[in-house]
Order: sequence, then C-alpha cells, then structure tokens
Amino acid sequence: MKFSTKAEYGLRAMVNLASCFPELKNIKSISQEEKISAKYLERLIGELRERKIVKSLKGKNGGYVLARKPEQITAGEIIEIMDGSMVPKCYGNQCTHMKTCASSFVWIKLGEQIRKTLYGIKLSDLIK
Amino acid sequence: MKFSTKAEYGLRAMVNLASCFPELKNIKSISQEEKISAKYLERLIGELRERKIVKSLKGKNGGYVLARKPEQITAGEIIEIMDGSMVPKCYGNQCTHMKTCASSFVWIKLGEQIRKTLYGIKLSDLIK
DNA sequence: ATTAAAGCATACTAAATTAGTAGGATATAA
DNA sequence: TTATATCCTACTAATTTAGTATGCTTTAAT
Repeated sequence: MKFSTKAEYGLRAMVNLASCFPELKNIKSISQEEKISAKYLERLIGELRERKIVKSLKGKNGGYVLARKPEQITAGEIIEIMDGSMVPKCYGNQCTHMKTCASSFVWIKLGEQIRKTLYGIKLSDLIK
Repeated sequence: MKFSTKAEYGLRAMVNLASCFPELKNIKSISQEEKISAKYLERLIGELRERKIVKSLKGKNGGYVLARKPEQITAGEIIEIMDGSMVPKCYGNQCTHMKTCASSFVWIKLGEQIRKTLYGIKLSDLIK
C-alpha cells in the first residue's frame, strides 16, 4: 500500500504555503525550499489550483497563496486531489463493494479510517 | 492511494481457504472460485507460504491449508506480505520521518491507523 | 516402480502508472 | 516595453504491476 510522491509533494508544498500564509510565494522558492523539481511542482500545484485549494497571481511578483486559512484545509483534501480516491477498491472482480465479496468489508472499513484520519488533520496542525 | 490487485487476490484466496478450513484446497479450485489466473495465484500463494501463512502439501491430492486457525490470521498480515509495508513513506526528501519534515506527521499518524484497522480484522471475521 | 496430479522456481513480457522534461503561450507589475 | 511569473499541452523515461510460459520436483495412488 502506498501513496505517490505526488501526494507527498503536494502536501509539502501546501504546508510550506501555510507557514507563510497569507503571503504569496512563487514556484521557484517553493521548489528550492522543498527540493522538488520546479516544472513538476508547477503542474501539481496547477491541479490544486483547479480544485480551489490555492489561488494564483500571474505576472511579475506573482505566486501562490492558500485559498483558505490553514485551519480550513485538511491533509485529506490535498492527498485526495493529488492521488485520487483514498477509498481502496476491489478490482478484478465485478464486485463493486457488494456483499458478494467477503474481502470488500476490509476495504470499506479501511477507507473509512483513512478518511477519518486524513480529513482530521489540518494544515494548521502541521506548521510549528 | 491504492492497494494492488495482489493484495486483494491474496486476501480473497485466504478468505476462501478460511471458509473450508481445515480442509486442503488446490490452486485450480481456488482460482476458479475466485476467478483469478491460476498461474498468477500460484505465485502469490507461494509468497504467503514462505511467510508461513499457509502450508502446502505437494503431490497428488495436495493443496493448501491455512497454517493457523482463521481467528489467528489477520487481514493486515496478508496485505503486508502481498503489498509491502503499510506505513506510507516520505520519498524524495532525505527525510526519514524526522521532525525536519512537517508532513511526515501525516504519514506516521496514518500508518498507525491503517495498521490498527487491518491487524484488527481476522479471517474469521470475513467468513459468513 | 510408474504415473499423474499437484506444488515449486525462474525467466520473460506486456500493460499501466508514475515521475519528470520540454517548450512555448499568456498575463501582469514595474 | 520588458522581465517575471503562471498556464497549457505534449512527450519520454523509468518503474511497477499483472500476467505468461516453461519446465522441474515431490508424492499419493495404482
């Protein structure tokens, strides 16, 4: 079971923005501070922007700011945007979490726990 | 965030064996019942055998049995063997869950919850 | 002993996903 | 007008996942 670097990068970038909130910061700075490829990060933050987690300002002196206060953004939101649904699915089988598949119980229970955990962590909890 | 089909196949196969425990069942039967490629499943169960979750009997009339009673085997054990560690890691960074990386808190918390959940589910909970 | 039915071992391959690059278009503050 | 930033899209390389193929070994039944 794993999360992608994408989720980690996205989370780190948002924590970074949280700690200078409400100031703007540009990709170059974030990427240097977090040691993440600037071009790649640019795309990742783009997805977070589409989903209204961050706002951007173009042009000279532009950059990104959190779209909401750090206490109003959760790790769950970010990770779900970066990595897709956190509720693990049954594959191969035609089973779509019906009672036909005994093991689907496991994925349902687990999904609930993961969501509960990650949606319970706010960006404000992650800045010192 | 996702689990592989490997984890799901392994779990389904073990649930299947749990429901006929303590009888032997061979790969062919399991693969037909669970609609999983026999050859692939053979390899997956091989890994579970190395890790002492199932025992095998070779030769004619051979097959597999759970190595322990269904109430003594957890979903966590199976999934961890199939899919590797369930504790999500930080990658890119040199960060090995030190306090340097604010977001590592997230992975630590989450890992704890995932383990707690999956190690709390026994095969005996999964058979009707 | 012979045979057939099972597991065991290893190597290969195809498909999908992930991670990262590249190059330019567009917007805007100075 | 220009420099600096985001935005957009396509491409590529690497890795992982899923699955196949082939043959060997073990063992119960005959």
